[in-house]
Amino acid sequence: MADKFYITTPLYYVNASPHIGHSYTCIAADTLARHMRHVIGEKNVWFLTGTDEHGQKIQKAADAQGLSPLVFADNTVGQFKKLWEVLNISYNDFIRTTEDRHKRVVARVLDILYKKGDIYQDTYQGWYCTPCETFWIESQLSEGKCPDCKRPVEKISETNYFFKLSKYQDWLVEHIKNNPDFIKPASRYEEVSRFLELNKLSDLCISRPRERLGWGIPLPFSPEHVTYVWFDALINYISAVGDFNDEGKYISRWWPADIQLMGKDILRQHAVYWPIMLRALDIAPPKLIFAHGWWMMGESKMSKSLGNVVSPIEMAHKYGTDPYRYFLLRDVPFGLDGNFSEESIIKRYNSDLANDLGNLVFRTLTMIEKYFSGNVPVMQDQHLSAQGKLIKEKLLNIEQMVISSLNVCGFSQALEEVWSLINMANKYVEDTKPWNLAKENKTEELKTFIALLAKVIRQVGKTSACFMPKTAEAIFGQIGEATINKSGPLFPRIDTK
RNA sequence: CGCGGGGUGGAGCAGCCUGGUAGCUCGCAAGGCUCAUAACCUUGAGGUCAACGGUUCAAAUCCGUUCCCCGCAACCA
Repeated sequence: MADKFYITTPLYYVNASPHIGHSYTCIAADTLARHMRHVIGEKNVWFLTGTDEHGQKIQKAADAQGLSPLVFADNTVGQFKKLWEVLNISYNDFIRTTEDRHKRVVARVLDILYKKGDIYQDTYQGWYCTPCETFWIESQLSEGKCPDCKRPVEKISETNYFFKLSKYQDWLVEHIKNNPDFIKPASRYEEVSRFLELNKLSDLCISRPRERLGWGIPLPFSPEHVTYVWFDALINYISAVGDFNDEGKYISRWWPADIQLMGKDILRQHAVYWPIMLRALDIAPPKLIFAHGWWMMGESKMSKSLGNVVSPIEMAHKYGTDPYRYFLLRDVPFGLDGNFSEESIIKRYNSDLANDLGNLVFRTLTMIEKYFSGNVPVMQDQHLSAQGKLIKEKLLNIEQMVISSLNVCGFSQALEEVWSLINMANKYVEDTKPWNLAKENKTEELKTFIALLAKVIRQVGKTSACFMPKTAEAIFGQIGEATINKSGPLFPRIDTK
């Protein structure tokens, strides 16, 4: 087992409010971070998230509201931070690309790569759409016009700086081949490998002329240019947790990242550009790049123009933070696309949380109250039935099952494991018929039976704590080692009729 | 011949890599039970695994062909 665990989400672009996709990535990362804190200790885990704030989109959006880009970004950052608070996201650090610590490292990176000769200048022809303030290359035009607004474009020549991606293509192909677990899920690994085998990478344009775009980090060797947003943003993963020494060597307690999570849409940047940038800097690549799927809204994907963007904060308020977290991680295997609907949330809520888990806790508490006046009895193995022994066994290895599932980001799998224990327990009640034991005064059997149930519930709380932190607390609050403190049902059923 | 994903009981999916009684969740029906949030437990109905052809003793699973659905400028999880 690793002695440290560094996990990142992408830096979310602040041009719009957070949606469920953002919340999905952070909830997944948070769950892994909480899990690992439990496994290897709080001090050995670092969970980074943050915001990406430069670039033309931001500048335009800010202009539209008559705000400075930074003030505009501040507003959106506030929304993200508020959301993470509501969703119980336990990040250790929140980095903004507008912070000095980041800008300094970006400048350093540019400087190192420039001196090394991996960044070069080039002048090329292209087309400019003045109303859109956008530069297009020939192949992007639509019938010779601006693909956005369909207006005529103007031919211009521009000088920019390029990063030598192509120089490192062979290395990357090799690295990927030698590290079959570098990119997950496997289908994405195939996708990237094939892409790299079939295509010759072109060098990456990493600058924008300042006269056209002021909102960015200036190139240290050419103040007339600012850095392209992706080049800027990716560097956050190292700028947040380390720095370069005088010799240009990167020093960090946390790097390389153990897992970098992202949506499938930005896999290319993370699986191709990013490792190559690191390679050029003589920094180790991340250990694992995991691209998860998208949440679709019924038949179509979520988009602003379709007006089907769902607010995660609204969902969390309506159904509760933990049910929302649970739903996202349970309903769809991580890596695949899912269908988002309130109906499916309600379904999961009622059947898994209210009926299975909530009811198990509630009925157990009632029995402890009724049969033992609120004192949790002590278990005596000799009074354990065969079924009880099986459950006890499951109790012992459930933690290991959850760990091995989470080791490969198998969130839904891990939860299925926990729920199989819950289902066993519910059946155990049914089969044991404690009400008969009570009538027949088989007190010892009854004690052991109840004691085992209490253990099951506490174990469920323990193993699901990383998914549903508040629920785990509530469970421990209600069923202590020796006494109980019964309050209402954990998850009151949602009546849909 | 652009690329990728997919077509499995009413719904959503797993199984396919490493062929061998078609499985899970939800829904539905009947029954059981009473500790419980009309919750829990059991049983049942329901599928020619998109179609056709091939390989094989044996195919949802491998091979080929066809049909259908979804996504594929940029930005975005």
